[in-house]
Amino acid sequence: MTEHRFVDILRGKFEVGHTVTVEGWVRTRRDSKAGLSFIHLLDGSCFDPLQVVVPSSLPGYQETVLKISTGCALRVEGELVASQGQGQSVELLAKHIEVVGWVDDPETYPMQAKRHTMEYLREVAHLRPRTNIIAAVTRVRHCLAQAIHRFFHERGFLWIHTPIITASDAEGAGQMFRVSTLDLAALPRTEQGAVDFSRDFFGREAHLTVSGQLNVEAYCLALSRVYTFGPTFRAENSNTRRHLSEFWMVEPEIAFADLQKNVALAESFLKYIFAALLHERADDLAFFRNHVDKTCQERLEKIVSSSFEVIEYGEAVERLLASKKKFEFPVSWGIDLQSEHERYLSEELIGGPVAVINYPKQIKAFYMRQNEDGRTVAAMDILAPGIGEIIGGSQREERLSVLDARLDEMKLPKQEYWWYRDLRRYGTVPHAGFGLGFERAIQYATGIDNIRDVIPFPRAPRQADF
RNA sequence: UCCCGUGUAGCUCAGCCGGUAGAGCAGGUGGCUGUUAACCACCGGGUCGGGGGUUCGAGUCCCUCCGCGGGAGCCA
Repeated sequence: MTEHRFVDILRGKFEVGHTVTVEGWVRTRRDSKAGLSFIHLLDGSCFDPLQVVVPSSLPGYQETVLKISTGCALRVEGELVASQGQGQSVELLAKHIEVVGWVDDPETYPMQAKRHTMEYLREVAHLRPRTNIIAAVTRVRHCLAQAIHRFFHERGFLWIHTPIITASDAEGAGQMFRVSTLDLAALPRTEQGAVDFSRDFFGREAHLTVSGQLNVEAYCLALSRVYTFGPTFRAENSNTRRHLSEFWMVEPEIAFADLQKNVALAESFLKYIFAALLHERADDLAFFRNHVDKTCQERLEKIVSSSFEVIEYGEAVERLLASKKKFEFPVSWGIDLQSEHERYLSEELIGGPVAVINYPKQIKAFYMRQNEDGRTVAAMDILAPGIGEIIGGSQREERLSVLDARLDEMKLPKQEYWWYRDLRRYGTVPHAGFGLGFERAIQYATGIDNIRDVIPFPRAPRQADF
């Protein structure tokens, strides 16, 4: 592994005249019979390639250099020189080239130095990180992940590794994947003929988690400021550009806090991570701005620079009605806002990010705190121009009697929630939190249409080949 | 899961009213050039997603299955 990374070379960390050794993969080779070959090499450390100039006088030029094709892995030792051409300030004048890995058959190498469709790239997910777009997404993803951890760490939040496997099937957020070691061809049965899960690995039914929230609440009510950031699973047969079967979610939870503090946290959180991205990945964002979505950068700048408005759900409904705008789904108090409503609110009526709070309780989850009016809960959705809902959260119901009444009302099995209810019996406090779909945040930041292109190896119905 | 669309060369696509296939890029060879997705010429490359049907004849029409994409629902 070389210490001479392209990001450092191209930023001028090493002076012209220095001898460096670089390692990377070939994007293109162009030959000049005037006695030169140009090789664009990528090492992933930044968006731009390093141009390697190979004089035909280099030993092995005919037999080796002229056979180098897109995708070959090279180690090149040479001298940094000022570029005589356009497009780069420095380039590497090769003194020695070693082909570390050849491409078997250049004609059928799946990654050509040209534009591919995103659909095709998904079929070669093991090679697509060699493209500009997926490499850029990967760096953006990393940058945002680091910024998320940094944001919370700087504010004294503890990262809680909530379990991936959950014994509860009552989290109520969609279809779950079953975790089992039972022999599917010979399932143990109870006397009544049902599958006998007491003989399964955990002695009961188990699934992959659909949310870390319930578990993280337990840690919140001891350590005050906590968050989860990890994979989450949904077995819904939904085939859209916004859904994955396996995705990552960020879920902070704060104790001694109400909905207002939750909104404030969400606002500073989004501003922090997007500011970090604007600052650290200007090269990749420029690519997305120029080739994917003209508006993605200004969207981020808008979030960072504008203060979030907060409006009541009831007021949002009234303003939507007063707008006289024709929606596909008509608006009335009690409906869940559709994506078209959310976007109209933030884009037209507010003209910026907005937190809509206090939704009707019948369209929200059981754990959300009931308001004094008896018909709304302390929920919040952060709506952003260009995408709609980017964050959803709530103040949690901390009063056991109210929580129990809600569980009964929604016909949920109270005994399944015994430990969650315990938290309300032993030193309960007002607390709140929210969830951010990590991939959706990346989509928002990059303008990439399909969520399958912002995660390294997407899992979706009938899609787990890699 | 439902609705719509789509599947032709390694990739991106064209292929009319049914008459057994074409371009650009990629690859090979040669030419040319401090080149930037280089350019020019030539060459090789296809079981037209699978199965069935109609027809003298199907890439083309019909049925069916599969894959993929978009939308809806569900949601993050």
